[in-house]
Amino acid sequence: MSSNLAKNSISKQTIRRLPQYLRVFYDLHAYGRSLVSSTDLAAETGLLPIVIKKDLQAVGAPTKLRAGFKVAGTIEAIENFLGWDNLNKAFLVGAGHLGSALLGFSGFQNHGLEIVAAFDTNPEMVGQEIHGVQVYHTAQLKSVIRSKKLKIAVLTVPDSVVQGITDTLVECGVKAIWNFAPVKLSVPEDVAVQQEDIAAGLAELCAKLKSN
Amino acid sequence: MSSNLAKNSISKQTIRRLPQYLRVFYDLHAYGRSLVSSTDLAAETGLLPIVIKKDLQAVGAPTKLRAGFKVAGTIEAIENFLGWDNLNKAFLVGAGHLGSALLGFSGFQNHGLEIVAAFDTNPEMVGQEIHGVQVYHTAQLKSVIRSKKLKIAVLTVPDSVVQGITDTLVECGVKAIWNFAPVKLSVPEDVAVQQEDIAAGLAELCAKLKSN
DNA sequence: AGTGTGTGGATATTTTTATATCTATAATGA
DNA sequence: TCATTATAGATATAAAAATATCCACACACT
Repeated sequence: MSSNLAKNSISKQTIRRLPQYLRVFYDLHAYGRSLVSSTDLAAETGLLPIVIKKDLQAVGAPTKLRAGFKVAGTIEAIENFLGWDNLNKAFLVGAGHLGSALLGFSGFQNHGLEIVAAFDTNPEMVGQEIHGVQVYHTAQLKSVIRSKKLKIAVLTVPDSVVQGITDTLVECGVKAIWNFAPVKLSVPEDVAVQQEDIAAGLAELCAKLKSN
Repeated sequence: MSSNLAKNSISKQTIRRLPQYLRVFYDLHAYGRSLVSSTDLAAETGLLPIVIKKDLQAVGAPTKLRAGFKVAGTIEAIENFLGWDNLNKAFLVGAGHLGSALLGFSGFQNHGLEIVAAFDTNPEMVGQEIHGVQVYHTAQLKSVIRSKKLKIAVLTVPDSVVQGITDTLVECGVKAIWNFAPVKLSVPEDVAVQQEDIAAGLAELCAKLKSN
């Protein structure tokens, strides 16, 4: 298609802002807006117009001269760039507090993920459904991943077991891991890991608080 | 005392890495290590030695020549920088899935926060305790904040109400807000806001997945 | 005593990211 | 018809962050 872009060169920060744009564009679309300027977007998001312009340019968002970005086309461009235009099946390991919260995060469908299975070792949870997602025992990890050909994992397990589970996932062919345990994972080069650290944001807040 | 550092000049990225260092140093301390080099830390964290060196230098971590960083002193330096050396009282609004998960996050005490109250509008929750934290009705926000003189808020409420609640908090003198709703908040200049966007990390993962 | 080695410290360089400036354009309105 | 204006696009600059390079040191060896 016309995706003749050097998509590799898009900056990490730009990528992290894309979901924010996407939410605004969904709203605009729902309200029937077909065009929106970067200045309007700036007012809505708190970002500078120039940042928005460059970010949207980077994903190939279509524009109309003098009128701004085309709403529907920009949604397509962002979704396409992120691979959110069709749902990727994924699964979650660790149905504790945070895991359950994520399962209840209705936004997943808007963000390209369909969670099709959850795993836990707690016998009270196994066999139940959480937010419509079946909970299996962690012992069944291998068979379920393989039979459903799952490639994307969300990990919300205790620090002490996360590397061991990761090894199993890699063995089963999982290619992307979204890890909420504050532990550096060892994986082969061809496996993508996104590391989340809830405490990082808190540290930022505390630093701001001190300087105010 | 001897904090004669230009702490304002510490980069945001450095600040976000501090909790990671802190966890490693807690471990080292527990194992009785009194000194550690940046190369050892690099192996543990996956970061480059030079990054670690500069980050720890920035917070004034003490060293021993040729031997590395002093473990106990570095913990103090980081905790002091972040204000995590004594617990700050904080409260949470929105005791839903994510809110409950955060309340169960036992690491809070290690991260300078003591959650002393939670608020929700759900009548089934009001009056209960979640992980030892009393849940009040949101209608009591003002009186509880004022009587306990709370300055730090954690917001895990629906998007549609987060700005309204924020206005109330500001009115009551809250000075720091950790916001998990993907909504840009309007606050006076002297109020610190830390915005979290769970989807940003997912976007990063999807981008990595595409390029692999 | 003397030498090699790994360290933090200091400085320099490169890369990434954010921001500013200028330009051609096309819709608008007098 | 013609000047005005707000736009994305392109380019240039600035700021922030990551990375590399060199140095003086003190300890562990021999």
